Amino acid sequence: MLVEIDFNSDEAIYIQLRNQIFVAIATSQLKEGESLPSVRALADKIGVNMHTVNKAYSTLRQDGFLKVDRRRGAVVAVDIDKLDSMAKMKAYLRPLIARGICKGLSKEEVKGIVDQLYDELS
Amino acid sequence: MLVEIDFNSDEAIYIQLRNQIFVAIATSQLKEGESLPSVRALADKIGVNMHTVNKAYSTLRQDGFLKVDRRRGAVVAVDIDKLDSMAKMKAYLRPLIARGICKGLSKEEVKGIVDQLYDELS
DNA sequence: TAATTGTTATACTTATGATATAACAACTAT
DNA sequence: ATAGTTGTTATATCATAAGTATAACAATTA
Repeated sequence: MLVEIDFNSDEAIYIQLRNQIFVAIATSQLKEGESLPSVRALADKIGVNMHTVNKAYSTLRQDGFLKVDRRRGAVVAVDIDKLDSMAKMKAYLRPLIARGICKGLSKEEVKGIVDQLYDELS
Repeated sequence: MLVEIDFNSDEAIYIQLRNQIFVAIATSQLKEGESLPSVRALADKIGVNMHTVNKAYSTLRQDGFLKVDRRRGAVVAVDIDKLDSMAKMKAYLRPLIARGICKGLSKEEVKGIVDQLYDELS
């Protein structure tokens, strides 16, 4: 699992890290039941503080992407709640779609991008 | 144009304001060429500081949604750059789609939500 | 026993969001 | 001409969040 942090980004490090773990799980680079690097190991690898990685792991656990097994560390364990996931997706998407409509993007163009991303990410 | 700010939200006030202006423009509650309330008037209306509204207006101007006419104040003027808008949409969408894939959302389900939002917002 | 796991606690620095005045040039209305 | 309003800029202050730095804990592993 490769990690690339942009320290000049306006996005928080733990958010960048979380997003890349999203991608890794989606693309099966990280598979269900697989262990993630320890917070200390990953922090050392990407050159940030342990707590920054721990924050990413904690939010991922809280949002149902990881579980902590005392003997195996942080393990990929995706909790599926379709209705909740659909509701969250819609809430996250609303301002983005509104922005796109303002900029003249058609429904078909946006759905084309969704197609592209599904191809790239699964 | 109605504005609703949630002061307990984790989203910054100027971001909430910006998102609602996105929606207002998309739904033609705010039409091309139409003037927005002055920063002071809107700040007073929703009970926040002038600079908070100014920050929302500034980012909207910088992102090509408003222009400033000295005699008419902030005016809706959407700058259309299809390629740039598509690229930004894709960049914003990537982590969301990755998250959705992890949670088992199908391509069709996500595109269904896009359809719903286009119906609601245009 | 020694080392590693996630986690928690405390403390510090830095960056950002929000507020508070104040002022400026450009424009509008009286 | 005067007074008021426009977006904008400049400072300053406060609160919160992000990130760093040590340290410690119970549970597990080698």
